Amino acid sequence: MTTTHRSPALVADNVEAAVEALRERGLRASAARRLVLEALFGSEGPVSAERIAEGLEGRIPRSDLASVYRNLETLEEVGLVRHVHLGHGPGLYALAAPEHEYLVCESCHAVRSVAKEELDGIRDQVRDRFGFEARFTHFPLVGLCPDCIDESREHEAAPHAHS
Amino acid sequence: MTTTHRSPALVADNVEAAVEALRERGLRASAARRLVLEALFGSEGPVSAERIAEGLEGRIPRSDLASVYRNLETLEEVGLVRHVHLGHGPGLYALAAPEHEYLVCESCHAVRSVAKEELDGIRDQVRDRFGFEARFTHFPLVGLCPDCIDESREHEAAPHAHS
DNA sequence: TAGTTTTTGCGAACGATTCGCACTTACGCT
DNA sequence: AGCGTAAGTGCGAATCGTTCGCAAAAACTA
Repeated sequence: MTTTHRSPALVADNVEAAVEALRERGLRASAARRLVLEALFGSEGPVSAERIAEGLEGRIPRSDLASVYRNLETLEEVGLVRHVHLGHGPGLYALAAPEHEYLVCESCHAVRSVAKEELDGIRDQVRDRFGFEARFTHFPLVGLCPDCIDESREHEAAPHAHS
Repeated sequence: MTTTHRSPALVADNVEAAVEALRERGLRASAARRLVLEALFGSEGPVSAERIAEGLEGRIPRSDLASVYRNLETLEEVGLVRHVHLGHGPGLYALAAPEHEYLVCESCHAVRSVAKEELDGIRDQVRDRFGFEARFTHFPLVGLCPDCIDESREHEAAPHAHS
């Protein structure tokens, strides 16, 4: 997860299509590589490298953690995969797709994933005020979710934040 | 930096005032504790625990890293200190103050710190659209800074992103 | 000043990730 | 089908940021 060129997203419909894309750039279709692709196709929502290596709770064969990381990295270079940092905890990986962006609750850690356009209004405002082009794909927009706002209103003065 | 109650910010003007606040809650004013306070008073901008332990490049005596972490944690519980996660790299600590919020550039990692109110417009819009109460104090607002936008416009198709 | 309780400082452990390296394997070529 | 070679694997060890356990050393208290 170190410095890599972020290539344009490359959307594949299934493992074979992804493998094809790999072949086109001279990359090989090893068993380990297919496994991480299967893992990603087999789970909606971002997954950790560890969960992939452990075979998604038995749904696919387990594999070596270091190789999983390496493969996620190369898949990301190719543009087939993206990762997010949702607060603390390990980075999470998902297939590149019509871009999602993320909101996460600082208190209960709930993750809400929204289509890019839903955040365009906010992006515009950030651009106007600061000249920044905001992105919530790699690091999410963090705050308190509606539930946790309510909850902290109720037992006022007994808040619940996690660092 | 694990789960802690986030107490209301407590602003102290100098080390002695901070020590006084500690005493009021039955905490002791050890040498190590004073050192981290001095480190924080002695540097503008957030610092890493490591830099504190190393004595801010010789400006103050070095101290034990684990103790620095422990003290930062208790100071944070008291409300004298806050920490931020500016992308990758270690967490950074600063004295609690009229709250800053942070914007960081995903590409060049520049950090811009802005007064809370400057983000209120954005916060309002996030609240309206998603019911979230956005906070950019603990995790920043991430995007591309103006410079990096320009730069990627210039050598179009030779971007420079860091994961 | 002695007693109790916090804190320290050390080293070891931890979780997430990366690296080194000998070994295997996928693909290109005959 | 068989072979050579570069790409990829799997293992273990290393790294970075952070936390933990514990005995020894301060701080406040009576």
